[in-house]
Amino acid sequence: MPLDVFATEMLSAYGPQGWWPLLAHAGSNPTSTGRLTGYHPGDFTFPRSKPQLFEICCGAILTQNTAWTNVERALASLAKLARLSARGILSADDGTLESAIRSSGYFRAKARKLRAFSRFYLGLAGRTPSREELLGVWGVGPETADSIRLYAYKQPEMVVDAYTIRVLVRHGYCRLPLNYARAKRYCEARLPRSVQGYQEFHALVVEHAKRLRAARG
DNA sequence: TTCCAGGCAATAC
DNA sequence: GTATTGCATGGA
Repeated sequence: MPLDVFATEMLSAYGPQGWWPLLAHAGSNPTSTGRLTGYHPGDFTFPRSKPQLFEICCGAILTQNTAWTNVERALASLAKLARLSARGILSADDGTLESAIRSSGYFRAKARKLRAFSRFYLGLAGRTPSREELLGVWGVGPETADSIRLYAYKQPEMVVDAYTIRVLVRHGYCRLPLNYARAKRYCEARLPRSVQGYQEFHALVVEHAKRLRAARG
């Protein structure tokens, strides 16, 4: 079936995914009990503030090759230390920053990446960065740049990840070897150019791939 | 215990 | 351009 139909079917099967997850924010999950449940299905109004925008950027870096549950802990730890901001990260000493994000893995490299991004972010002075600018930041590759563009800055930028590649190949849309640029072009050429559509598609692909894996064991 | 998770940079061809 | 390796935690 065409890719846009596949997207519609995933939406029917799994429902809206509510990406990008954010730490508990005012008015959300009032009955939440301890676990961080920052998804907001069907609500595309986030981020609603600069701190939330910056949190998404940090999450995009921290989740590189890492399970989101480990990232949640790191973000919550940074927030608790009042370090989940560009100035907070840049003014923290190495030990503080590294121990705060320890749970997200590769913590020394990621601490360096958060600092590099924070410097870049302050230099933007609120402006939306281009994809090329983001790719010029140490520690920001194609997926991280696109995630930041799509979810933090709401630019119509398709995000591809390991799951997307697997799903496109498994369902016969593409053949290996399938690199990032080709997968991105393939999807963008077949889906309506829309921020909400791109956000939902990427999140649904991840959900779909996780279910496939679970079903296979 | 092994395998994997919402990558990226450095290096070597 | 493609292939390989180091980076590191926590859950299944």
